Amino acid sequence: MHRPAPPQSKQQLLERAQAIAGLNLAELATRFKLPMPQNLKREKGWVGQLIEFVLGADAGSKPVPDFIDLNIELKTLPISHIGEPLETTFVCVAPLTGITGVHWHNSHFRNKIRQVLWVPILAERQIPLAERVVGTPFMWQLEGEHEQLLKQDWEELMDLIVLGDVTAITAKTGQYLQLRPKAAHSRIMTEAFDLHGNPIKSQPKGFYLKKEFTRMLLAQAFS
DNA sequence: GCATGATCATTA
DNA sequence: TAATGATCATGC
Repeated sequence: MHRPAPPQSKQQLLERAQAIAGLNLAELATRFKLPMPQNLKREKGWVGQLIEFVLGADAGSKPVPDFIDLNIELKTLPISHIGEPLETTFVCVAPLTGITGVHWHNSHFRNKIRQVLWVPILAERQIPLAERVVGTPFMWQLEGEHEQLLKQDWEELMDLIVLGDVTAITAKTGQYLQLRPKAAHSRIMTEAFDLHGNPIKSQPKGFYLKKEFTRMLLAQAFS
């Protein structure tokens, strides 16, 4: 089946997502004639790409939100049967150089998740991939208290990068946002600076929303 | 290597 | 057993 056209409005996107809620992944893959792996050990991003296809996302691998014209990012969120997030949520790679002039308001991070369509997936590891179920989607905007919480962590982490202490950053830094390795494997290195401003090599890092944050979003969306 | 999509699996 | 650090696929 050919790729559905991009939705023309936020409302239409939400309706499309609501229309697939309750289906399991085998039904969805069959309906769109897409091959489905046995598990996610290799194709870890398969579920996200399946939902992108079904809803008509058009950004490909461009560094912009999935639905280009609507400026809406799609995130699948694995949850347990009681609605608790099972994994952190990757947002984007963290810049380790060229940070001069980068502030919260013009950051790649903020731009990426200004507006997100969250699609929970009932995805406990014991449930075979085929039987995992699409949950009730909800639209979310980065604003108010949510924005303040992330801004705080983002600025703390960026300060550490700027000060040259990127080697001191672990996943424990930050309350709702954390920095973790993001690469094909641990031998991949990228440019960074040390405490003295000398160039060094560092593992690429990515910003991840901690479960505490997405747990809060779920709680508020379904309260 | 970097950007997209994330989850796996070892460790604490 | 949760969380951190590591890893997998794909396109360019």
